[in-house]
Amino acid sequence: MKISELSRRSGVSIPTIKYYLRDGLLPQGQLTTAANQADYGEEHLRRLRLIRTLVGVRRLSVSAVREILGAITEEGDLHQIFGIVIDARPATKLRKQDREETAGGDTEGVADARRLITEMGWEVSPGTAAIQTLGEVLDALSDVDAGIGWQSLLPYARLTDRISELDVKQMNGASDLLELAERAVLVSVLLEPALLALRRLAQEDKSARLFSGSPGGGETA
Amino acid sequence: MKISELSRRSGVSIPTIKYYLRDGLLPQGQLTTAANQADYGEEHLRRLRLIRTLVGVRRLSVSAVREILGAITEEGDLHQIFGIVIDARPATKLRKQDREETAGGDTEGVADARRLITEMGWEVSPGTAAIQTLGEVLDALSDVDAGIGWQSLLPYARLTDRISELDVKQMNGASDLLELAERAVLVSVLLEPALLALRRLAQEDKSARLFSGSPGGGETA
DNA sequence: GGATAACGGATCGCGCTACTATCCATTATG
DNA sequence: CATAATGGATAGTAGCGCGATCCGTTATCC
Repeated sequence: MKISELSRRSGVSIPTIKYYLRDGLLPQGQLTTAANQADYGEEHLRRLRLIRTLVGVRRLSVSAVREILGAITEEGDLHQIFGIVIDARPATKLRKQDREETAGGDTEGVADARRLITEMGWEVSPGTAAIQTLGEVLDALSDVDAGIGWQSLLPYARLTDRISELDVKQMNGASDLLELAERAVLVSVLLEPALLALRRLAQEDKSARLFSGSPGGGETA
Repeated sequence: MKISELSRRSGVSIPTIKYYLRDGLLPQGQLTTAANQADYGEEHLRRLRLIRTLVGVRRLSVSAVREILGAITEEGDLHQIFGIVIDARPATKLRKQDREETAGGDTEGVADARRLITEMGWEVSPGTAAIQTLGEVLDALSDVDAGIGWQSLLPYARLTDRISELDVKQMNGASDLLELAERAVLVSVLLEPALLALRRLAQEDKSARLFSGSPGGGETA
């Protein structure tokens, strides 16, 4: 398959494909006889769709995607792949707010996050970015004095625990390991916006039943 | 309070505060005697923290934040505020992939999303962005042939329904309506990354129990 | 009351990211 | 053999979230 066909079948423009090739997101095609003709396979097409999903649906930066893809192809251990995928955070460069840290180098929120993890009995690697994220949220909640501490999140944690059980159920039926890895990435990553969307829909439903004074109110650009 | 104090107490730089003032995120301070001295109150501080949360923790664009803040201050109906907050989507300018639409102007995924909503008995406004988001995810899932359709999301939907019940429980104890609105925004918005983080932690836990070949594997830069 | 520093207001510019456009020599294609 | 596509490289673009600087005015401190 030539690059033009790859572009047509994937819906990604040729310059963008070239960009991904340059940046190492997409492996080089097999160079044929001459230096200006390369051959791309179905694997490239799958990979390209995966990239577009990670960048487009979730908001991963190109560099984060590169890490994930590297993990998929190089590491054999699915748990490690998971770790990298889970660790990836959306692209941003916001300097973090000044915040005093406790002795261990953690903010108070991070410490609370660890308490929550202990309480749930979860076994996670202590450096996971998710802990930092959770800690940031707890810090922010404490800042705004919302009266929501880590204990308030325990019911949430129990529900997310059940969600993760659903997640691993979705990961059956893959033939080879590479496919399984890709599938794991998709389930973990692609369902994130779906979960948020579902929560918002459920919130809107609950909110309509509770707060709505004017029952119409359904036009948003 | 002068702008320097506002900057110190909020941790936001003066140029950034000025930028927010210019862009209408932050109401102007009360101009005092002269034209070069304005007075900011606690309300500005609270507002500033809210902005930083929306921009920093969730990834809302400045314009999206402006809409939300406008809704908070102008609309009285909490459900409408919720609608706007829920409708807000992270900043991006990715052109959407070419995708054939069915007759109604929806993609197949959006149609499936509506089926799911009907099945759940949720009452939501038909134009909510969350439906589009859900539809995109379903489209993407169908693209990669993951074998995950809208029926597979029903268990997730039931769990998110319970999550949203928790959400509304968190929204008690606010005195005035403005505070209630801000609180609602915070609960809805700030708990999003928390939920994702919790899911990732739970996934890592489940993944470790299922897939891990090498039990160490806990170092991530 | 005079120097100094901070203020509000405005304009310009920067750094980053994810691309897009253009050019080139080479080579498949009709 | 002419045309168009290809791989490869280099530059340019757009938008966003600020930061830097300048300006004239005014509080502040001695």
